[in-house]
Amino acid sequence: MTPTTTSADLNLTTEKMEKVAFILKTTAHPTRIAIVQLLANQESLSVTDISEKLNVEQSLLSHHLTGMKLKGILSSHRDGKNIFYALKMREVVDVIQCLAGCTFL
Amino acid sequence: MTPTTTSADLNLTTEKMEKVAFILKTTAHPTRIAIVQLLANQESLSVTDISEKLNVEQSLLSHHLTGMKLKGILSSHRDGKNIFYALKMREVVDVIQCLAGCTFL
DNA sequence: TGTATACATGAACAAATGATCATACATTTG
DNA sequence: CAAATGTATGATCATTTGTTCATGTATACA
Repeated sequence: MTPTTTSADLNLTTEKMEKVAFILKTTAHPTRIAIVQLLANQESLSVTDISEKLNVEQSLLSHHLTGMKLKGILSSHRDGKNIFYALKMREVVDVIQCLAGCTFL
Repeated sequence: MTPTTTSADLNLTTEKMEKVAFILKTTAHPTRIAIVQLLANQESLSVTDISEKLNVEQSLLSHHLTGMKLKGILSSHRDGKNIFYALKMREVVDVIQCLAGCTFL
């Protein structure tokens, strides 16, 4: 019998909890949530694209992006002068969706 | 046509993103994730119960608990000498489940 | 009423995070 | 190769978060 993920009864190891916390922490910021949203729909975007769409200054955005990449949430590749970021860990979209669905928020 | 939540195409307002970030931040800590796990299965537990199960010192745990209550994730009621905490925002369970399901974590 | 038990609270401090600024690096184009 | 464009990086500072310790408060019980 495979351990089906029905509803409750979640039993995580300490290590797993730390990893989950790590990802949550990396996602827990309005700008970073906005980044995930953009990349949930756009496949890949350059830093300038994102900077313009979100109205966030280049340097600050870069810090967010490189951090998210480092932590495994995003990936990136260069094309000419531009660097394009894409969503690597698509699960974070569901996480955000889930909370965004809360009526009381 | 109601705005069905199919898969992608999430469009959150700035305010909503801030609220989501707020909840994520409040959840993003190993001890707090462990608390949510316990209360996902137990309906309600006293501070001492939780303290013993998680092996976290009383004062520190209290800070976590009151914070989570303040932010709407938990609720509490007194029964005699004990104060029992319960999960109020059950959505956070799904959020944790979702990430915990990632094979690469 | 005094004492023990169960929790909360506030001060204090270290560590992590977020933002800004200046500057460095890479690529294209003239 | 020089200048322009696009992005990264490192220093610095303010703010937030996590932890500890000491102490306060509420309830029960002798």
